[in-house]
Amino acid sequence: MSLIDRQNPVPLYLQLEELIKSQIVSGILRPGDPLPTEAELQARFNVSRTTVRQAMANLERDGMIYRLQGKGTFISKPQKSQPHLSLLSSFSEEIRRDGRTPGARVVQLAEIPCPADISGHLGVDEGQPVVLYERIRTVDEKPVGLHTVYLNRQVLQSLPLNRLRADNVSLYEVLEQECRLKIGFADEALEAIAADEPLSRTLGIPLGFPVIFIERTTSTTTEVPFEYCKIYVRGDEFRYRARLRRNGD
Amino acid sequence: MSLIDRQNPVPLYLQLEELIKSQIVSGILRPGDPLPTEAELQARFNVSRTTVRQAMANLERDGMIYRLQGKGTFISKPQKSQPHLSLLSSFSEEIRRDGRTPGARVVQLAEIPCPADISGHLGVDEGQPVVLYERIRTVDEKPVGLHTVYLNRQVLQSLPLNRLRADNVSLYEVLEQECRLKIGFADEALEAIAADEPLSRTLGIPLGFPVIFIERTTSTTTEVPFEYCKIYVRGDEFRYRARLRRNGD
DNA sequence: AAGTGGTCTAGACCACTCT
DNA sequence: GAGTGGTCTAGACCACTTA
Repeated sequence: MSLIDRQNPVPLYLQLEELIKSQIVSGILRPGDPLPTEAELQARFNVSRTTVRQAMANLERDGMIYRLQGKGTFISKPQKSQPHLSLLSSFSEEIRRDGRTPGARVVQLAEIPCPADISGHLGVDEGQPVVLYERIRTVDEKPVGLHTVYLNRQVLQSLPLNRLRADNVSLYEVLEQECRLKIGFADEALEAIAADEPLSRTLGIPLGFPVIFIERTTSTTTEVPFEYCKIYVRGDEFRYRARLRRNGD
Repeated sequence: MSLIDRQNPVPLYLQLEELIKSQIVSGILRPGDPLPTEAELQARFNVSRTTVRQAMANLERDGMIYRLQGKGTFISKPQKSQPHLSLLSSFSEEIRRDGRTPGARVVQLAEIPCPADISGHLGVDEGQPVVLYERIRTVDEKPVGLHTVYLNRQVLQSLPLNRLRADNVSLYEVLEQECRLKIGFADEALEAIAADEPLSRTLGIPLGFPVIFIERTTSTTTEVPFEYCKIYVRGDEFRYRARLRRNGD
């Protein structure tokens, strides 16, 4: 039986969360099964009810469990698609989930003066330095999308540009691990458009072919925008999945 | 100064939440402003710290505030688009937010035997009764989309079909208020496709025109699917907005 | 009546930020 | 060192479900 380690600097409620998550993933706990009651968890791990409930609240928020007053706590069904949302996953993570091989070919990487139409999105004055990072995204070697990223150079002074020059690098991994950036949230707007001439050439599709266009602005937990991004993807090569939740406490 | 009412059956933490939300909406508290400290809120409303923190946790989860250890709690910037996600709003709520007028014209409303390709989505055996509800959605009187909804009749036995027959009815309002249904979450998959012949005729767009296609399965809090829905919308008349959050406790 | 989760209290100590 | 939010405890009472 796994236990909780009080010497471990990881908070007790998080240890409990991870323990239960691992039991769900490994199949020890199956969808629909009742979780031990809060009283049992308290006794078993020798923690307070508050700690148990904090872990439960997080698991519920993440859609791993649901709770019914008077009845108990139960394991949720796994989501068919991991939520694209509330997870803020990157393109690569997305494609891998489908069992395909993502890739990226760097087209441009340069420090440029901030263009007028980008300035507002990043909160950077026109002409101030930003990083332009353009990549063709591939799935199983076939080009399917075009990503144009603008990075706020003021926020990302420590960003090692050379690390991005190689193909198949995950931008978010570099930002979180090497720049210690705390990614908070992203605002996205998505629409369907018809491919124009340059896009049809880049992606090898006919003129007028349906393409998904996503605009994204990503910010830190302190609400400082650091990335503005335009994404074009072949309509037939991309499904945008989401799990929406009804608000309520 | 607004206070908290202990006679009110609404939980204290929820009253506190609503109070702060209303101050944000009304502009008394502005983005970037610090909230009173937890100790101050405790004293001012004469509640325990747990209660204050539960309210804060919910406000943070909803993106209204952010907290920085050692510094304080601050008001977030309002989201340009209310989150389509994590809110699970309906088409009507969506369009109204853009300041336009949503509408719906009922094309079909009938109880039918469950078709084979719907059975799996709703967890209803083939041939068992489901409600088919098809509507043309309009914005400022112009047709922009086609919604085809299948409702699980077993779960919604109390559903008054006649209430749906009128144009411009909000399905979710009827379900929540009249059937007392507890809506939990929806799984959506979205893609861009080219309009085929019947669709181009219904929506008055050229053949091959980019169209957004959304498949949605909606479930109760207890994970019982009650709605499966196919949505086609003109690509140029619909922007899908989302705020994605990075996971973390 | 017994058992479940939901709300709430009064207190404690810790980690982090600022001065 | 003083002040902030983060973690944790041990208790209490309530609302709801089930038997």
